[in-house]
Amino acid sequence: MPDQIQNAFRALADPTRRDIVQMLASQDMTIAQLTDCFDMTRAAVKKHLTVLSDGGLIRVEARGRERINRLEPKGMAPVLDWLSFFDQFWDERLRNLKEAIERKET
Amino acid sequence: MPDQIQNAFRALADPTRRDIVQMLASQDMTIAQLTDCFDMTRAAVKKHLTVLSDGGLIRVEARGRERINRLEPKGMAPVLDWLSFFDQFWDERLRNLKEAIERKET
DNA sequence: CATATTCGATACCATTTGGTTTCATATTTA
DNA sequence: TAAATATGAAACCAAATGGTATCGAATATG
Repeated sequence: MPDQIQNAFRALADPTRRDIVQMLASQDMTIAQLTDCFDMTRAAVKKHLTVLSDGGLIRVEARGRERINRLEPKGMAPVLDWLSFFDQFWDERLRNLKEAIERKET
Repeated sequence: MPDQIQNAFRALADPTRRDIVQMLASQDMTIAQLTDCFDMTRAAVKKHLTVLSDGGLIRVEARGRERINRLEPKGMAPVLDWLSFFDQFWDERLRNLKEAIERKET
């Protein structure tokens, strides 16, 4: 719970994890399914999923012996909040993004 | 120049570097000035500045023996571009939700 | 000129990170 | 029940990371 910003930024710092996020955006996937998409072992993918979960960017649901990994868009909020501190510098794309998520949350 | 997204995300992954970004948002600073704000050596701060520079988030201007570090807002563009894929994610979700509701109503 | 200031660069160190291998556990399925 | 499947977890490893200390170069300043 503490330092959610740090955990989220850290989760996004790895290219494999960003790829996982993109894949989960189009469909929920099990660990085995995700592993098929990468040139690494299931254990490595599992570690990435743990980091993503710590960052609040995904949530995992047990279904039988499988673990369904799905995106948790709300976890992106701390990142967007931090970035929004610089509205004066970055352009308005950020504001639009935030509004999109907040619309969904209500 | 390659992998600007990765360099930018990596630059933002460290709390000290995010603090530096916040400080530079309010005013340009030399390395010595920044060092005064942290409990670490100038060499450590300099390394962070190098990572931030690699990420395109700051630019450094030599002025005499000093190096003025200033924010480079354009460097945030790759990050915001990547994050904007959530827009599409939400649009899709909302579309699916809408379809589900319409199916129910008929 | 002599000295202090500001920075760059390197070597070095402990810890973290991203990966593997291996084995154990839980759940399907034949 | 036995075997196959899907995962968890731990030990281990090389490389990256974040830090230090130290030396040297460039620039102000007395």
